[in-house]
Amino acid sequence: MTTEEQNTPENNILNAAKEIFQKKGMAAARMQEIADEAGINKAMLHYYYRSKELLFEAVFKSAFSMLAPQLNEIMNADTTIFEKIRNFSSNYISFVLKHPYLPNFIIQELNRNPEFVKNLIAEKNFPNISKFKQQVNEKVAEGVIRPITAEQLFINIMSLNIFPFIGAPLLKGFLNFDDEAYKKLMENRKTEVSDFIINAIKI
Amino acid sequence: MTTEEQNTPENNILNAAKEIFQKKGMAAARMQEIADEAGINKAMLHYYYRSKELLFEAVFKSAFSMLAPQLNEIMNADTTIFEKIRNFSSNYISFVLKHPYLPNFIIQELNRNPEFVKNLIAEKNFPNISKFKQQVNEKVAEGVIRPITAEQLFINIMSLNIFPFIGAPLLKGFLNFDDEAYKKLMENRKTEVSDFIINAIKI
DNA sequence: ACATTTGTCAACCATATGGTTAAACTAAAT
DNA sequence: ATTTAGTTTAACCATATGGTTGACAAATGT
Repeated sequence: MTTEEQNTPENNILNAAKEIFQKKGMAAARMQEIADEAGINKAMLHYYYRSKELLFEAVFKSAFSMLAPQLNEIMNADTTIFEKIRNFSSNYISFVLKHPYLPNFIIQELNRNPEFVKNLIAEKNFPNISKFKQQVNEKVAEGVIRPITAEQLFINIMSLNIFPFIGAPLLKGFLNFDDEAYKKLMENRKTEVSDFIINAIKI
Repeated sequence: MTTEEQNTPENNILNAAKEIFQKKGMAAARMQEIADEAGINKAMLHYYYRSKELLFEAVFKSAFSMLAPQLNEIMNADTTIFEKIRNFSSNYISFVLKHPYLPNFIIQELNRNPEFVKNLIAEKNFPNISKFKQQVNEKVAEGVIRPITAEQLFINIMSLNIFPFIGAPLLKGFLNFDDEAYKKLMENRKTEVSDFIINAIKI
């Protein structure tokens, strides 16, 4: 494997903390529970990551860095907007089906602590959408796609891909779907979402 | 006013609890803080609502019942699908601009406790989308709109309207928008969203 | 072989927190 | 005026929780 997933105590703790923090959120997570999950003494958590706050930050940044680069890569790739929309929808949905707690975790904690986003922006690899913006504006000017601002289109792409996971419990209720049926629906969305978006903008 | 917003201690407590619970979530909210917000002694909370859990449930149901009937009304109205999409987008966005913590609160707590949705389904006024489903199927059969399942369309409508609020901190970061600019963007979405959806499905 | 650093743990600590209690206050009912 | 029921409060309680400590073991260096 290229990314070294080493078996250090730090990593062991981080994985356990991810599990618990992502399921329960910062406030409801318990240090003891994380220690149990990692199979170590509670004091070890403080030995390796001083405080709950710092452990949380490590988890959050690690989680964010799993998602952000994907977005960045796709948005800055040398492909048409249509391909970008198709790639992102397909990749993102595949990825989140494997990590179902991730988007909700990030969104949730960012709402709890909105200033934290400034922290993330400073990091390298923070998604930059300027190329995407330029492309959208060009295509609108050329009359290839309907008039829409790049920002609105971007929000639409994100919404259609992310919300179905975050709002899953609610949507399952509204649609009266069980987990199995809902998962199939998500599989279909890998292509349905991009078709929908492209139909909306293509002239 | 038609809806009696009485000044009873119960209501006073409920409003204070809404404020705190919606901002911080169940786990991070403190009973003392709610008491302070309501300007009363902490024991009063337990006098009127036995426990934190029960107070939380009262807040949650009250919050949910502010949103659900709107959806229900619009979806079951005697209007075309296009009108439903326009009405919902416009009404929902207007409403949430006034109650910015609501959607995140509901989504968040439903994720924390997915079985709770069963509780809600039992309540009267739980949104029923059968009429909407039937309409979509008809229009697809008539060739008025592109082939799409009612479920996927429903998810898309919900996603495009709700996510921009829940994901606001993240989206503000990506777009590099301040609160003011973002709010204007949301105002524009009252019509942009429905145009987008209708373009996507209309043949 | 010895000393030093690093890692691990059980026990402990201070504080925060949800919840209780018993007494006091209020206002209507008798 | 006295009783009664409902309301409000300060003080208190038990427990949970993040964090610390001091002893001890395992590496690591010399």
